[in-house]
Amino acid sequence: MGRRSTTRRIGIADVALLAGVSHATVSRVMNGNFTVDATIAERVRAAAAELNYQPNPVGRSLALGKTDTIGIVVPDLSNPTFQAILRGLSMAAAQDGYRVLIADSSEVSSEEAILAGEARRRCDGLVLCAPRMSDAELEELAPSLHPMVLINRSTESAQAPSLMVDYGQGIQELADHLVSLGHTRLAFLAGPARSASNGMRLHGLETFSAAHPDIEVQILEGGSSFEAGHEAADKVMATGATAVLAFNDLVAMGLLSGLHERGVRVPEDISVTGFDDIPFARYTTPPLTTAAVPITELGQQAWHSMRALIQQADAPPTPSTFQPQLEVRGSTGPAKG
Amino acid sequence: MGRRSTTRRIGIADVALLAGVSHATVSRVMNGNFTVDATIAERVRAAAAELNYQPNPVGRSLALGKTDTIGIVVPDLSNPTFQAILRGLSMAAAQDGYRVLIADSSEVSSEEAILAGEARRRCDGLVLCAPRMSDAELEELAPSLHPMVLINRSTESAQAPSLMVDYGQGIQELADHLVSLGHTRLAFLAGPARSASNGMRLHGLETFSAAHPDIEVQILEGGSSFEAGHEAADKVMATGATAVLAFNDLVAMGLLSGLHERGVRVPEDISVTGFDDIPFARYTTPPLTTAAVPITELGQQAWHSMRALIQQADAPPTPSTFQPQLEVRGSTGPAKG
DNA sequence: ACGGACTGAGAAAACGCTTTCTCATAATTC
DNA sequence: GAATTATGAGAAAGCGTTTTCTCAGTCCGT
Repeated sequence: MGRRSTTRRIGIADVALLAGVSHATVSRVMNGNFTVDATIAERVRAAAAELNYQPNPVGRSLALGKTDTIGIVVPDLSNPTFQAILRGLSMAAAQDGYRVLIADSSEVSSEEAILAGEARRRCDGLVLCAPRMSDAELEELAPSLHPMVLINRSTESAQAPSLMVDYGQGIQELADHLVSLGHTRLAFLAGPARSASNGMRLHGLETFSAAHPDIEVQILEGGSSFEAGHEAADKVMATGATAVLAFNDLVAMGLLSGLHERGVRVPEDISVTGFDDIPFARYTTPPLTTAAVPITELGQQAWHSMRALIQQADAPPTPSTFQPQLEVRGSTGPAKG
Repeated sequence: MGRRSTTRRIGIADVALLAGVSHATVSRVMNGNFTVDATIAERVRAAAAELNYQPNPVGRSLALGKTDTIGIVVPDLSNPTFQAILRGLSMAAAQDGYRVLIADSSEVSSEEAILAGEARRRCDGLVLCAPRMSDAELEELAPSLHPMVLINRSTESAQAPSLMVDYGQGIQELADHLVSLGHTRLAFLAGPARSASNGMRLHGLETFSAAHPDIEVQILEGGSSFEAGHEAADKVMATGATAVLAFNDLVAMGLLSGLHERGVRVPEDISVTGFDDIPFARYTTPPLTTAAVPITELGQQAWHSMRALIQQADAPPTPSTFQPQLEVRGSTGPAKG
């Protein structure tokens, strides 16, 4: 049996009693069903107002089979990219009266599947950001998670729309930009090894290399955090590269900081590029050349796709791709010598 | 009647049928009730595993009267401060198996009350960040929101613990720091007029002025965003002040940017301080002198207070105050001349 | 004035679970 | 061997809604 709280909350029964009608009638009035006599409806409304009655959402959810809530799984809430997705999603969903429930997997990919399932069961749909999850696991999980929209991942089996950022295209634009400045020795400070978006960047660089056999592109192991960039400074210098493509803005900022500590001038000695164009990228020293990703928009789009999925279960999942936009600032310059 | 979905989800009844027991027994097994014969329990577990049964959280919530979810109301998800609180809260709550539901009021204070009520009804408790809400409204709302923990607000009526940052103390430390550098003409670029935390800063400055009658402190209207700081550059220069206390790091960064565009050197011409020590404050040019607020910790503490409130309804609400820590970096220097 | 179509509201079932109540059956005691 | 106590599982109530089902009471046309 349910909880026995000290002071029971006001329920539909209380309103019914006060208005002298059945609770079914109260429900009808509260839901704007017009088959109720105007006089009675008014009496019910008065009673509800007097008791300050607000329907219990849990009871409502059980009866209606929906929660008006969607879940989002993110690998790391401290990452500005996911913060922005969350913001765009939350704002757009709120417009339509939906709320969002957070599940932070803390980069622990083994948790992602459990968290995703948990969140999905509590919500009407799920937005999944799981860059580390294996393709196999995603494929297996997808059907049970529907309706779901995927961020920067895709799956064949499920009806899940994918919202992808074209990292491959973006990294090529950055590399082309560096080449146009006269650089011939580039280094890519990579992201987490199993990250899907890192794979897309690597793939883009392969395409780039194929088109520019004369340009050297070294791949360095890295990470996705400020610290990863900061610690990589020595390694980057050791490559002899005159320009570095960092995995993202965070890494680039860490690298900028590390290089600065070692007296290396940017862009005079080394050019550095980021990726994402997070809000602070334009205020680093020097301002960061980067590939701008319309990430808040992506969050909004995630909601719109989700809404379509929820409203018409038969809507075709429309995948969309977001093109990064080259943003040239001060951290890149002509090659030395 | 509930929804008539195309493919019904697996329910407790399906497991009961397969295991050849009543659904009550299935429930017992799922909840680790040991009054079930080991043989039967095993059969139930096997059936549950075979069907991949997962209890419906909504049904569970209704029966148990709890949702294992807490809500948080924030005025603006794009503000790093609230992002950090959210992160600290979410991580700490997750440790104890709780999830967090977001309600972003988008700085619309008239929405705060409704959103708060909505969120509270869906959750077991509420963390409220509502800097713009009037004291009167907060006082009136508080009882209906319990259990609730307040961030940077306090209330007398309710049993709501308050987690406060001592902005008054922090701003005084910053001002003292500037005075020690020889500044005698200060300006405070204020935050939103109705913001509680802005009031605390103003109050701190009054205390400061009383102790330093020889120091001039001008108050300028401002805001809480990067843009507000950026636009205030001219106004700041017009005051003739040699040092500016910005409302927070965001404003300070905007100001830094605006001053830079006008060729004003920091700290040589003007010293600038921020507040909060957001992650990027140390990477501005010059690095920002600020008052560090342990904001993620505050988020964690918010959960711990909430947990105490939920677990023992009679626990005394323990308010805590977080002391900002002066963080001297490059944006402040000796007074000119 | 009588039967059929309408109105509108209450009774009851349903949503999916937990838990108390109840009562067989088995295990113990004298 | 009969009476008592454990043991354990099913029946049913309850959580707070929505919605179908049902059936009084009205209205209308003939």
